[in-house]
Amino acid sequence: MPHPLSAGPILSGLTKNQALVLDTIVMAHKPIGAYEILGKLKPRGIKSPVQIYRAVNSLIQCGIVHKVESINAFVRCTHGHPHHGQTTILAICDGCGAVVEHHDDTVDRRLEAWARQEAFEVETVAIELKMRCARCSGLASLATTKTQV
Amino acid sequence: MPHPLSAGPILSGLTKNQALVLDTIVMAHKPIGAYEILGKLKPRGIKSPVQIYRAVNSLIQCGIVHKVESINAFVRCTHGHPHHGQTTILAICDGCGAVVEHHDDTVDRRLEAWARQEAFEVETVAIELKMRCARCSGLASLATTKTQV
DNA sequence: ATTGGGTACGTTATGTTATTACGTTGGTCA
DNA sequence: TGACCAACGTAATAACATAACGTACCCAAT
Ligand SMILES: [Zn+2]
Ligand SMILES: [Zn+2]
Ligand SMILES: [Zn+2]
Ligand SMILES: [Zn+2]
Repeated sequence: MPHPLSAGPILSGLTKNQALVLDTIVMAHKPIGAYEILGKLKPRGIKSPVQIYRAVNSLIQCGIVHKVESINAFVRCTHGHPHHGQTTILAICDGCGAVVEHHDDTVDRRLEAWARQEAFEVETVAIELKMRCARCSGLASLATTKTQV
Repeated sequence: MPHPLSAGPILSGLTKNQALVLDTIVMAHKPIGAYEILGKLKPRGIKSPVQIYRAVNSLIQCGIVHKVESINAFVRCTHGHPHHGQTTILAICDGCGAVVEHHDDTVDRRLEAWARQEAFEVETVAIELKMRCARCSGLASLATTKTQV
């Protein structure tokens, strides 16, 4: 039988390791790498990378965590309910690590149309933007313009 | 002065290492990782990973090679002319590694609109799909249906 | 012709990310 | 009971990427 959680979005069904890892990801408030998670969980008894990878993979399967491929890190899904086949779009600020999650049906339809045309079956889609958030680009311009009062 | 190549898409301006690496990527006919490139080029005198990474980074700068973030590999750009700020969309077949490259102005506009709305500055965009190509999904169904004659 | 800056190069070492392999534990159910 | 299965623990290793150093070469300004 698959893990109870996979039957629904019930967080209480997580195993101990999964709960520890999810908690660490949530606490980070920005994408966090597997080895950084490991560092934070060593005091709590987690000893090896494979324990982290097993847990994040489960959480990703459940749809409550996303992997940010472009930086090899993991982030809590901020979408209220599970994605119904909607593609996740993530924007990550280089400056502060802030992440914004988004969905766009038009984009999804365009990609689906392309897939039909090319006759391939889509398995997963990753859309990731690297950006400067308003706050970080604001800080940068303050630093250059010097006096903005 | 930047390398002559960066002034235009003139392949003849590549350095020796860049040409070797590009050649290896082209010969692969699918995404190829840095260490696999290294393996193939050892007989030709390349000895270390950094030589590969330096070359692929130059080629990526020039826009003639793309990095496939989701599998840490590199692939030749199949777009005729250089991308004019257009986002590259890559679909990679799990089965055989085939890559299809695409662009979609509508998708680009939707992402730009979102960025404006959220007030962040886009730096780079990566759109990657994992898929089964027609051939590979065909083979899979043959294997399961047994007799398709 | 010298000098200085910029670009690529070579070499070594190291850091970071991810998986393989194998044995154990603890539930579920015929 | 015992077959099964998912999760777990542990150790080793594979795969990916960069840091830090000095050298070689081209070119333009002095
Ligand atoms: Zn999400
Ligand atoms: Zn920011
Ligand atoms: Zn391209
Ligand atoms: Zn295929």
